[in-house]
Amino acid sequence: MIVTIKDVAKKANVAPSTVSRVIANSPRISEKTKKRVREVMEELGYHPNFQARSLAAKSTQAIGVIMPNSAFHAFQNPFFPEVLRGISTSAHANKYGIYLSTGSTEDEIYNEVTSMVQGRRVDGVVLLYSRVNDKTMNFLQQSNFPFVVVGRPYENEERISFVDNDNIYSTKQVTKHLINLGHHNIAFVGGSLNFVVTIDRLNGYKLALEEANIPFNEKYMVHEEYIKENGREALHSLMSLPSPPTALVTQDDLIAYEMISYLEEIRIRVPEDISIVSFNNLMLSEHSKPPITSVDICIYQLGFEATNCLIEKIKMPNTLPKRITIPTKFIERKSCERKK
Amino acid sequence: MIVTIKDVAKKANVAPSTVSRVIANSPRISEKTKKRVREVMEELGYHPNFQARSLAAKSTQAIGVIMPNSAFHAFQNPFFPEVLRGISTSAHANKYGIYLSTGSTEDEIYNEVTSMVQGRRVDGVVLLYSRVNDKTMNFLQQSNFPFVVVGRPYENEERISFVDNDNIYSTKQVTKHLINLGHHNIAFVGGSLNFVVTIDRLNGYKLALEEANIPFNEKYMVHEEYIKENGREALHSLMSLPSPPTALVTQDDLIAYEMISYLEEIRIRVPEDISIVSFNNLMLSEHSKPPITSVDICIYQLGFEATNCLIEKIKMPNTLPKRITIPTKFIERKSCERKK
DNA sequence: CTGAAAGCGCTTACAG
DNA sequence: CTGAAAGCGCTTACAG
Repeated sequence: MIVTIKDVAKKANVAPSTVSRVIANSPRISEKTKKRVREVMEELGYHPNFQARSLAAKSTQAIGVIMPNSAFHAFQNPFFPEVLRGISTSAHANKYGIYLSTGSTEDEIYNEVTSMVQGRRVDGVVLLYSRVNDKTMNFLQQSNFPFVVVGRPYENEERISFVDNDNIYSTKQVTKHLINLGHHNIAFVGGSLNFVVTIDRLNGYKLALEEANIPFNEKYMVHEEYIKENGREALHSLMSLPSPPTALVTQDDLIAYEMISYLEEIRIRVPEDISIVSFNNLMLSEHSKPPITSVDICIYQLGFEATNCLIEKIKMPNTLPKRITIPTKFIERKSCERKK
Repeated sequence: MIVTIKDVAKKANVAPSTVSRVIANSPRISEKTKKRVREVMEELGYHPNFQARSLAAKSTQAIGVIMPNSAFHAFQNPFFPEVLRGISTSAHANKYGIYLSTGSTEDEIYNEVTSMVQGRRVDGVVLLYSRVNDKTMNFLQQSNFPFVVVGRPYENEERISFVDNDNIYSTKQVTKHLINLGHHNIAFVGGSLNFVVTIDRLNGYKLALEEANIPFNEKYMVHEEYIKENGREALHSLMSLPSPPTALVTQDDLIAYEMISYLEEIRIRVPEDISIVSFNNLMLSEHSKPPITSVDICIYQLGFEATNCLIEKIKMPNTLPKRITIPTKFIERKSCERKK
């Protein structure tokens, strides 16, 4: 019932190997033969079997995409579909399929990745996050399997290909923007220090403070874990500090959005009473009240470039690791104001 | 370099077939042998090769997930990651992997699906949308390949397994809610009639009007295509009608959200001047101003049940088609008010 | 330019 | 309870 290369071969009066070469469009086969074989393939409704091809050719034509566990990027965060859109554009242009791994704990992710890699389900992997001491990343590196990271690796930066924004620089700029508006009490909201992106942004934030001779205040750091549990509470205690912040740098528009709604509850107005800058430039930031000033990190590009880079690496395993930096765009809207 | 079943067999002093049976945990192998073989597998770092297994066993242990083209569900819509979370929970519990198809046009989707199915990349497919006369769905049905639809099929309902909400009923309820608040001029915003979900919701909306003896007004229908192009324009002309609506039923919280922001621009207040009910109950509806009254369609459940159903079908191909209806929850917030 | 043959790493009747 | 053998549907040196 299933049409194989043999059926095509028989009908076209050639050897199976010839059919195989026609599929691969080998230049060693005459156009005449190609034409005949292709006609028969059409006629018989032949479709190559991926498993068989993979097994024989030792290539799966699929890439694995590893999502961070849901605890991190809340699953309702549009970052994910957007980065995936970039990934799939590149993958399809190169005729690769996408195999998705969505473990919900670190261990689950690790197991999925090892089985994916060692079971040869994919030819390469794009890791959609970078965390401190991540055993999944270590595994990929040690097994010398083609992979690329969206984000900056915590260790061995020079030996791993990755695609990232310059998070230190852009957070520094954003913080400076607030400082230039006269703010001194600036809080940093929403990062788990397990993720390199948080570390980088925090460092950018600190650098800006330093340059302006503003001392760094531990109390002005609100951790993501805490927000997830009880964002309202987290914000309220931040605003009850003896000298509450007059500006916020938040890691993500979704968090900024949530914060704005809690601030409103306690009659603190944005931007009149407190300014906010954020990251990601999601669609909602434009329609939010007030519209959120945000750093566009070009999510689509991150995914697209990462995949291009991975596929290049799959095709030429000896390519040297490289770092691709995607520029950010500062989108000024209405959530910041000069300090009164 | 790659450890195969043969290496394990040799080292454990058994036949490759025995190793294979140990992997499958066949009851016909003695515990003693299993133990020894497993030890050797561990020692050698053996991992079964998926392609080889698939080829021999004619099962891939992967399901294909077909996204709607991006034009429809805007890619920033959290519907997608949420449904995927449900899918992956079920898939992983059953030890299936997820193969993602994300074509950007109907034809691309169709090609990806045919190649996925005929090339045996997956054992079954979950289709994340249902449109009128969809050739992808027709193909799946005709090729008698296991698949399940999230949404209601346009044709052959009795022959296709699908998981859906009762969209007619829930839209009727929601519209009635507005009618009970005294609204007569109710607009329906944001659906392409190519999608069955829109057809159903529109019918629910019409049913409610009918029961209340309110004539249906074509002018009160705003099409999705139009919104995508220029949502602001679309809304403005709706509100410039001789008798503008005093209430809106929108297809999606994201659209509702956008509409609220345009309404504000022209000084129309929600809910004082116009009431809005919407669907999906995204996270943002809670923090929106005003918080949006929305129908929770249980996106996660839709994905989860669909995948369970598909896997059941893969395992027992003769299971009869079934329809699973996921109940909706009406979440009342602050976007509706009694007509003045 | 084309073919015969071996092999990719598994599974699964069949036989004992 | 275990093994020998055939086969899944391809690719790819090798030979001509």
